[in-house]
Amino acid sequence: MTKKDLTTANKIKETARRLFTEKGYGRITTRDIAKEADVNLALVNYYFRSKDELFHTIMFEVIQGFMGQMVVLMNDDHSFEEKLELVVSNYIDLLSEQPNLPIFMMSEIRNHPQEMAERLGIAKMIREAKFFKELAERCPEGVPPIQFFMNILSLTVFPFMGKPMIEAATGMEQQQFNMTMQMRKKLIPQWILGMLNPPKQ
Amino acid sequence: MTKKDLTTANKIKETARRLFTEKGYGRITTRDIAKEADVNLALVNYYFRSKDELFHTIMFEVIQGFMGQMVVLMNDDHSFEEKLELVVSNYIDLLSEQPNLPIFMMSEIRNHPQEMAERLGIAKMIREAKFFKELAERCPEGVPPIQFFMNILSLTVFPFMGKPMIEAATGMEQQQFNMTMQMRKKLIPQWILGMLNPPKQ
DNA sequence: TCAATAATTAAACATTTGTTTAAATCAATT
DNA sequence: AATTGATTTAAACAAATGTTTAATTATTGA
Repeated sequence: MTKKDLTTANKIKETARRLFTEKGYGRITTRDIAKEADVNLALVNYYFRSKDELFHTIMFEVIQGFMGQMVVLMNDDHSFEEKLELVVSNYIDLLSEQPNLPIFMMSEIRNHPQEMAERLGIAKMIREAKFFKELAERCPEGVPPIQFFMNILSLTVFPFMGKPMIEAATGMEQQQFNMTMQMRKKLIPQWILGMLNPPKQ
Repeated sequence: MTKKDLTTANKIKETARRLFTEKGYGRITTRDIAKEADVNLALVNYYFRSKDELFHTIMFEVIQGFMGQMVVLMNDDHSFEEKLELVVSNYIDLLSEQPNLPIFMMSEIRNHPQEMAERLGIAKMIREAKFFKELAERCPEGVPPIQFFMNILSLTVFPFMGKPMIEAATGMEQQQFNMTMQMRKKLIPQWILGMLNPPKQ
């Protein structure tokens, strides 16, 4: 049940998603995809007109999925603190399974500004989400809410992007890294709340 | 004085560095490099044996530069608080000029584990730096220092990686983004110190 | 069952791309 | 000035790559 729908088209798309997110558009060939998906080369073009279109389809779905989840969580009916924990916990779980997602999104989005522009609708939905407004109300004077939104994303997402580096630098194993990230589910919300209520000096 | 040494070899290397960091290895061709550097195609192979070797040379220098700077700053003779400000401020300035560096490093390092292994020496030097030891001493019980080191890097580096997304999501302009990052030079050290001295509850 | 549509295959095509070659030009030395 | 070596150039080559074609097989619906 990990991957439903084993139609040929889906086999190609899921394989391509994995390969593209692992190595990026430029390092993956249509033959790589066909071979890894165990289908005939021509089927890639048969089901998706071109490598480019296949890539765009995948990028669209990945961004849609990532951002869409965020919007849902940020409009949840729980308290601010609970939503904070929810967002952090949800993305740590998601990225523990798909650690390549952020680098893929960031690096390929840069090459496709127009796709990003189309996603602006979702971006707007994020800014208008309940969580974002509650965050704005709690900001210390003089510090705009975007700073704290950056912080939540930074603390949650960056470690996965820097994972190969961090593992090499610290001698961590895969499992130890995952435990470190699990620990952050509780720590990050605490840290963020601490930032929002800075000690008076 | 921006780019010294306008020998042909250097023109090629600097152009390649820019293009590789912008688009990644797979999306850049030797012809792109030659054309942009305004030199004959064959000169790329004449001065650097192959596209691969050129890339490795550049990746080596980039990682060396990035990590090396960190080691120097983290062994500085100032107080812990000052070193913290120094590291953050230094990297915000560096990345403001070269915002593509982190994605390049992260995405390409993943494809070259052996290069990373060779850099392990530097990683060790980071762990053994004065700053890291002082950080360890200040950690609250039960939270390993790597968590806070992750935080410093996350809060400093991630916004540059997510820049295209953040700009799109917030409608920020280039200049506004830079100002936001400048503001973080003071904020991040405060936030980190706050994390190290959590409010008792 | 049989026609029609969809799916699959092997092969080929046209570019692109990394690399090499061999000749030409330039610079320095004798 | 002549020679030597380094540098540059245009052209070509071979392999890789995205895509298409035409034939074959499988599936569906009447």
